[in-house]
Amino acid sequence: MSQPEQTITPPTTVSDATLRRFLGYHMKRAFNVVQADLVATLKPFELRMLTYTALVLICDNPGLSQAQLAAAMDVERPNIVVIVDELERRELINRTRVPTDRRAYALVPTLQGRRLCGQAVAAVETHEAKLFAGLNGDMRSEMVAILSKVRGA
Amino acid sequence: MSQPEQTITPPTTVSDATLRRFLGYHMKRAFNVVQADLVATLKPFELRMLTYTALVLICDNPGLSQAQLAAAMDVERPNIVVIVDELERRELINRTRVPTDRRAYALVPTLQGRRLCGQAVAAVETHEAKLFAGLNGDMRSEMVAILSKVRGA
DNA sequence: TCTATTTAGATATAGATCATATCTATTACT
DNA sequence: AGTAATAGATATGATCTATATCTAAATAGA
Repeated sequence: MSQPEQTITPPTTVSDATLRRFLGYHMKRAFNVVQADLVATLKPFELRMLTYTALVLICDNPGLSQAQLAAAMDVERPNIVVIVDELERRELINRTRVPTDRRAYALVPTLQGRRLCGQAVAAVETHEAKLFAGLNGDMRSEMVAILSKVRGA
Repeated sequence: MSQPEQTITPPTTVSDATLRRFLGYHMKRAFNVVQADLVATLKPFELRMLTYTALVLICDNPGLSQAQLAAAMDVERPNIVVIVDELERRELINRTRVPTDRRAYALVPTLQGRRLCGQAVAAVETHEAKLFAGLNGDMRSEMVAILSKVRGA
């Protein structure tokens, strides 16, 4: 009793015209490329994006607490625990007790951690330089300015 | 026999100076804000980022196959299945057989699917307008140009 | 034509990310 | 002292992502 469905054949090309109207779409697509590059860059160091970020922050801010790290990384506290666990297990950082607050840990990098951090940062710099080779200095700073504005919105 | 560890107290502020040197870091931080806004915007429609993207692409390209959808979304084929499952279960799309290839499905939106898609797209437009209110037209198109260049790199 | 390869979709599975609730030990507040 | 808030940990679930494997069907090649 139903109408015979009109036969549909797949389109030869797929249009993302509607999605392209959104800046968020462009941001995600571009970031995917950057992230893939970053993951590949960090792989030789056996670091993931989160462990890398945590290690850099700990090296830059020795003695910070897990709560501070969580806030800086915009990650929930429970999820910071496993990240710190991994860095500690690999002896890249230590959990030191804070004398003034026996609940908290002061996260400090080991010598090995500082060394790996320096190598990883250098590698990321190299790979970002290649990835963003098409951008001149003006475009780069413009981009940072816009992204900062978006982040603050 | 070990030296007594020097007591470390947490820093009052956390610096992300090293990470700020990387464009990827700025991109991620900014996109996190955009994504959080998008998720909140789509919640009333019971759509997630992936189901929303899939629905829009199906409405824009009725009859496309799951493989085409996977390629367009840059998602592995197995993961497209569950997304299409969900859209089909909610009767927003249908899996129609392709007469010329009995392996493939032609994905077509239902009337209900088209309606929800239109509403969702309108809502996202409104929220993006607010989110990017600080950006003038020049900054916006500059941003799109740069992001496209990065994506192509 | 017959076989081998490829492709579309599905299933199972596992890892990574992200969020919430709950627990303890400790600190801060009144 | 008693209550509330905080730091860290644990358990758990949702989502996203990736790989391997399976079937059915289409395609390429001998």
